[in-house]
Amino acid sequence: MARPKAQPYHHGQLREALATSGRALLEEKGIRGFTLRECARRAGVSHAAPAYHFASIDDLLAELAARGFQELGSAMTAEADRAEGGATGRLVAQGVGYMAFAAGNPALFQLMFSREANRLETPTLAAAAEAVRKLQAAAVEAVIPHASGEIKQRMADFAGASVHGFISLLLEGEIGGKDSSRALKVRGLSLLSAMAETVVRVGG
Amino acid sequence: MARPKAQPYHHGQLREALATSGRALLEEKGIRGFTLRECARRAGVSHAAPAYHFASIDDLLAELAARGFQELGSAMTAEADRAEGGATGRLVAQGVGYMAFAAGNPALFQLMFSREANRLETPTLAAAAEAVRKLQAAAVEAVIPHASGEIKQRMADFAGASVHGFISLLLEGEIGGKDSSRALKVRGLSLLSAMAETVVRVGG
DNA sequence: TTCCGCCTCTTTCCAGCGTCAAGATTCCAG
DNA sequence: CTGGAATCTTGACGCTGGAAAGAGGCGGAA
Repeated sequence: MARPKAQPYHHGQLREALATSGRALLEEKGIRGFTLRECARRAGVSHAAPAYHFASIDDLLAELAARGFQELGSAMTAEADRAEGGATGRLVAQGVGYMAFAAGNPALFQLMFSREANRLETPTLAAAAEAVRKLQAAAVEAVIPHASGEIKQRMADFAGASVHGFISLLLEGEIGGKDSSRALKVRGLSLLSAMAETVVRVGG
Repeated sequence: MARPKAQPYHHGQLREALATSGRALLEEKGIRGFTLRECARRAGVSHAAPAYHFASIDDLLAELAARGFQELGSAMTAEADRAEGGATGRLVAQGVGYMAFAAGNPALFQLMFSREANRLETPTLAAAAEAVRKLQAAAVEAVIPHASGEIKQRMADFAGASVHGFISLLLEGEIGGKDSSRALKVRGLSLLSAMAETVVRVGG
């Protein structure tokens, strides 16, 4: 096996390496502190190398966001799949997965919903975001299968907004300033059950 | 050579001028596109002048965010004060004011809830954000005056999260991609009434 | 095999950025 | 009237993203 030298001229996996170092850098420095050069530095290449894999820094951010949406979708389905309690249980669990991902990757989550990533609207990013949206809509519709399309849409709005809003405000520090992590989880679950009850009540 | 009156050596109102030009610049270029030098340029001063009024660019952004929270609070109370339908009507109207402000100042709204502003946690910013939080809590409590403190808190979480989440997702393009402005308002109002009904039902 | 074209990466350069330091100007307390 | 303090300008530093040009390595064609 021809193991590559310590620093070969051709990296070979630079796109992946940049996505990895970029994600770490993003969580470390935040969106404003993110720089292409530092990202390249961590991947062990010169500052101009990324240009051959990402057209611009916004293009790289869009890629990070797209990967984030894919991972978010996985987190949601994984949590939902191990849930009990039928469709309603799945809806709540999916919300738990959503919140857990956001809490574990706050800067990435912020980027995904920040419009900074959407400056360069790549098809990959749009598709990844759309997949997450459909996941949410499907979970809501499974709870109220006999409701009208309009009601389903409005309940999907409602469910998505509640979950997204709560975790956003929490990460921003607008909710539960000095509460313990344990207490915050209780508040999150409480919100999720109130949301699910509303979906059932209005839609059923 | 005498300086033109229009641009005297001492500006006199530079802090205000920077806040004004900064706000416009923010909406134009977004958070990442915001630069201190362009801000100074628009205010008609040299690039180093802002340093005497704002310690850093983050300090200026924090000021913009703080002013944003004050204005948001005003928008909420103004809308609530002209509402009918008692406490519940006020709660819904306050949500309308919240959404209207966000829709009218998307970049500022994003900054206010972006944690980029909170890097430099000024007392002014913290107080302004706290005032908005109290406004929301008060509107919820007025609807369910006899509920327990815990229920009140959870309903405040719920109401705040729904409203904030909906408008955030809308501004980000995650909700209602090709719907008309009119249709979006209907969806927003529908969400607000579902939220208010839940508060009444759970808390009452 | 050798060779040539293409892709990848480095080096160099540019304008613009935030911030600091020093000098110029104006204001105002004494 | 005067001198210090506040405000603003100019200039400099190291950083940034991006463009341009050259070097290195891969792989298909001869």
